[in-house]
Amino acid sequence: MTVTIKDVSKDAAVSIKTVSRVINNEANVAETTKEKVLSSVKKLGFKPNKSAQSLRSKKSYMLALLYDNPNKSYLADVQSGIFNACKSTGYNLVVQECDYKSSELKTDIVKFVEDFRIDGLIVTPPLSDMEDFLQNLDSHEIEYSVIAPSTMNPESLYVSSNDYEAAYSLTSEIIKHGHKDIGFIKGHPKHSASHLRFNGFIDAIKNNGIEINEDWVKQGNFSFKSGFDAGVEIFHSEKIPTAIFASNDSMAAGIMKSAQMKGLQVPHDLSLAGFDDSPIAHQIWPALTTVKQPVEKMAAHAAKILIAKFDGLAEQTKSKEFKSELIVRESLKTL
Amino acid sequence: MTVTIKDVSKDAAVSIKTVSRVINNEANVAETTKEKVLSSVKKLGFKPNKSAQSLRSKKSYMLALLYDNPNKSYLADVQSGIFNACKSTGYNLVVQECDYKSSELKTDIVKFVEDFRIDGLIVTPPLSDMEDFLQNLDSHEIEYSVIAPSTMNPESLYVSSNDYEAAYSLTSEIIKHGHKDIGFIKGHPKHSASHLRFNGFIDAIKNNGIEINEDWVKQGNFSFKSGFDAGVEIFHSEKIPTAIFASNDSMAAGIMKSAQMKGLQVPHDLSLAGFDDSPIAHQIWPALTTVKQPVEKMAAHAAKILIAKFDGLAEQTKSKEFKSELIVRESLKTL
DNA sequence: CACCCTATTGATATCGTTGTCAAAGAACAT
DNA sequence: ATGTTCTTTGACAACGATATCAATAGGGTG
Repeated sequence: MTVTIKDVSKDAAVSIKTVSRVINNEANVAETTKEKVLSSVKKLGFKPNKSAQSLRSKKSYMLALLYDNPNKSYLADVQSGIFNACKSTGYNLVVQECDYKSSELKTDIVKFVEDFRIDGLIVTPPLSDMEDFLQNLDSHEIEYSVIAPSTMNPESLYVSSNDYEAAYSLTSEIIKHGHKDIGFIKGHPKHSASHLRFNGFIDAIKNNGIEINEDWVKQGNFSFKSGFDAGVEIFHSEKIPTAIFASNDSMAAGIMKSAQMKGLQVPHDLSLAGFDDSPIAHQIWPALTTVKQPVEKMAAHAAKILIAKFDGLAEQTKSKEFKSELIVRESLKTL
Repeated sequence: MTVTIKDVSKDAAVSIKTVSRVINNEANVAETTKEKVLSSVKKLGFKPNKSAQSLRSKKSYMLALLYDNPNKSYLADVQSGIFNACKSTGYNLVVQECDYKSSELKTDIVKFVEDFRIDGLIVTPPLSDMEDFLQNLDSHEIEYSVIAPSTMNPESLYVSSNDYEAAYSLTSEIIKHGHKDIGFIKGHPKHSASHLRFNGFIDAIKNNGIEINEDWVKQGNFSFKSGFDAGVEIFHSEKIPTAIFASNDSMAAGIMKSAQMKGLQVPHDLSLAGFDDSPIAHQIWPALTTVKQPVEKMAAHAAKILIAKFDGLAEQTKSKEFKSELIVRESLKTL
């Protein structure tokens, strides 16, 4: 038998409503009553029935994670972060895979939210870069929190990371190692992170008085294959760079593969740097110099501020920028 | 305004209960009535309120995925499979990370299921290997479906793969390439898959009249590091094998790193094979020869049979073994 | 002491479904 | 024509919480 509020109210000799007040932390309950109720709750092991709460209060206590990201380790980290933030808040997490290229994406998601009465969404790249998608959520009054948005609207809930600064300092690090001939592989053009990373790179290059060789700057899309292809092209050139900075680790791994196939040893013949510190970064040899974003913490914060907003805790509902960490490993050689 | 059953019943000029019958596909509704109701449902865009259904019928329409697996790509694949199976069934997916070593695991999970009124669990390795954990679920009458169980109880719901046969045929493939000096890295001793893979290896070796060199058989735990460590040990030996079969790709990648650090070229000096076809298998160079399990399909089936059981579809509630596929890539050299 | 104000509490309606059970009508056998 | 069974339908209660609003008690004020 499951324990209901009614059982608790009998045990504590108060009304049902008073029990409800206590478990919802409402104001204006006498301290003694509160204690009485709480001890009964504990004694009977009472847990509010989510369906009933949800039905009456029109809240589902469910957050949904929206994703369309081929990077499985990123997804797992995001999920894990949200999971931890949800713990002991009464909210839980539903995951929703989607296709960012689908023409029905907007209506599908609105339908999904309405069908399941989802309280709020957590939006990850590349969906977080789609302004019209987010605007559509706004116009349907759907609450959401964005991870890595392209524009940081102070009204909205988001978490971001300092991609520009991180790319700038990683580039500076490469330069400090004595490199002047540096290639760059851009990320997916639809991700705002791609541009931030590229801009950080360019500015560091310029501020150090170094010339860019356009032949060494290739467009990728964050996939291993795009890195590989970019590598093949670069190594076809007459002169090859001494170092390449790829906008993420998968592409750096692709570069490494194409280098090895060409007989080039990393870091002896070519230095390499990636971004993200995904598992692959230390599962290849030599391990990649890269930038680690606190993905789990970012995701946790995204969930936390969303929940705080639902609970009316304005002071905790603060968007935030997280700092990345430079991780120097063997793939970078000092010239 | 959301549309309720009441609105539909008015529109179709029938009772609320009749609408309920139609949307739940109950028997004994006249065909004409049914059509009338369905057209009203469509016209008004009615969607049953999950919370109300759940409250009244004591079902939550939620499945939970239980995992404690460091393999992020495996998790993502499982999740994606379940997700697809849930689509258009009215069920949705909640993910629950847990710690298989925790002493409170059993009670925590029972509590979780009761708190959220979860209808059923999908259990993944290594939890699926914990007999006492599964028995505890049984004794609490919690429904579940197991991916890769250690014992295949015909009463229970599970999906398995032919790990033994796959390891046998991968080993045969290595032998066909001319190798006789073959090492093996075992997986985590608590995973039943580890033993199946090892047994498949051993039997193929024996049936081909080859001797096992115990120095080349190392205990790993599926992690990159354990593969790396095993490699370091093996390459310390006086004589090294010409090929190594690692029980998963991460460990094979670890071996490869240790080989490269020792100056050994794969596959020139050492052939290598993994298992799982995880992303890393083709993100390193040379790409790994490995075995691909249809993880997504398996997970989808696990969800499907669980849902079929809830819906009383006995004929669709069938446990199943899935076949793996051998993928031969560059890491295997013909002697 | 009468008055008002605030803090605390409870009775009852309500959320949107499904479950129970009885009633009405159709079909068939006697 | 009558009784029996089966199909179809609907009225109403119930699930377990929260919302509304009224009732009561205690405290301060003039």
